[in-house]
Amino acid sequence: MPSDHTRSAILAAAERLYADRGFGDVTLRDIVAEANVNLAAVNYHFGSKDELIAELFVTRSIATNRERLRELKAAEEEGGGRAPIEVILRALVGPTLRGCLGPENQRSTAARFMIRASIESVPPIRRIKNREIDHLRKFAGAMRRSLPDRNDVDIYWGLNFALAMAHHTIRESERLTKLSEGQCDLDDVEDVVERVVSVATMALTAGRTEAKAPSRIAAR
Amino acid sequence: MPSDHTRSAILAAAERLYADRGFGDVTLRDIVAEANVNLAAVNYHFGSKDELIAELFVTRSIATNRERLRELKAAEEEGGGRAPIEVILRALVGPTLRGCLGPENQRSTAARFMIRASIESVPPIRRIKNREIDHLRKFAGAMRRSLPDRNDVDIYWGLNFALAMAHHTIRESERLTKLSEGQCDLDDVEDVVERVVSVATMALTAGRTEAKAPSRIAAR
DNA sequence: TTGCAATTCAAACAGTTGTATGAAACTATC
DNA sequence: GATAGTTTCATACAACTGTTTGAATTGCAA
Repeated sequence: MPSDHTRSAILAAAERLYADRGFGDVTLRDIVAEANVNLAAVNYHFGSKDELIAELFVTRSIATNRERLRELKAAEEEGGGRAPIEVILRALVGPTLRGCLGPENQRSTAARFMIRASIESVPPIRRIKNREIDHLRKFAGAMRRSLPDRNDVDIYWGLNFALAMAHHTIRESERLTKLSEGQCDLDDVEDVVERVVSVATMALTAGRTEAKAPSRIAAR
Repeated sequence: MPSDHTRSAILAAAERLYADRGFGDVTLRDIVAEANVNLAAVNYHFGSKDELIAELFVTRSIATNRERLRELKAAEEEGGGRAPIEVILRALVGPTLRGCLGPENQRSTAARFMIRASIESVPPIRRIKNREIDHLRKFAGAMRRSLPDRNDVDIYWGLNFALAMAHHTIRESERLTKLSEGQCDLDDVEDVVERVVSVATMALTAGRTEAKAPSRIAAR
């Protein structure tokens, strides 16, 4: 066993620095200084800077996705293949929100890193995110089973809006806090989860699905 | 009148290149080549690269904000100081969505630039976005007048979710198209606006506001 | 201990970046 | 048409970037 000391020191230092200062102004030299290793070690162990970033992001997002699917599977098994839509949505947005929100001073490095990744979206990360569609399809399938009356388009829009609310709230949590002068409590993660889930549920269940286009009121 | 030829050629070329290839890999040399002007012209006319980007973004976002406020003001005047919540939300998300969505081949350079700005979020742009809170406060105020029974926290969350759905749909429009295999029609902008507005309206009007915390079902 | 592979290291490389300079060209005013 | 102010230009600068190199060191197996 090759001890792995250098490799994991680089990973830890890189995640910490990226989390604190963003991808934009952290260089390999910053990372190796923080990790107390030689500059060439990054290319030796990871091949390139981008592959280092990719490995960091893949590790974390695999963990999140696994947790999502675990919750989803448990819910569907309990319901005999059909889970309530709220529970599906909670499985979709819960792990992400729990991973990224919560009291700032006790946010893990991993969480702060994932927030950065959500805000800055550098090329290696974007490439990985593009491969996440298969994962989302599983949720679309579960939602379709849960709401067999709904047409696919509504399902996809509901899924899109659920992710929108979760990710935007993470990305712009500071702004929401400032806008509301602290009245919106972003530290109460379970409250945030329930807010997102309840709105997404309404989006998916309100009205009948017959009329494909929603009531179109002329905007001007 | 100093003709302004060089200055506006730089602005046009920069906006086009940033729109097409993103901020990440467009250099000043690319821009001056596209604009057929000298390299030093950028620093002469704008001071620095960041100030050039800032000017581009400020111009576009001032235009959007003006349109938003125009719609909001018209609605409130018509309603005697109190506009229906749907109309307020339409004024909030309509201009942005109309500016950034629609048939890809007829999207303006400005629209594609704003999509980039929404995705990549470079420092000079982030600085400007942080100053937009005052603008959002005006909408929060209008929403409060429209829904006097709602408490502030719910208003802010509704505002947050409305922006979330609009911006996320813009940012991830490609992914939604791919996920839905083209079934979700992102080119029908007014349909998108109505979907966002109707969900946001539900978020803001459903249930009573008495119970500060929504029904909390244990997630696990 | 010897030998061999894996790892670490200092140093340099090659390229790019935004910015600064100072002279040249232009423009408009008197 | 001389002058003053603005704008353009070629060029250089200085700094920083990720990556590579080849020698030194380490750790382990024979």
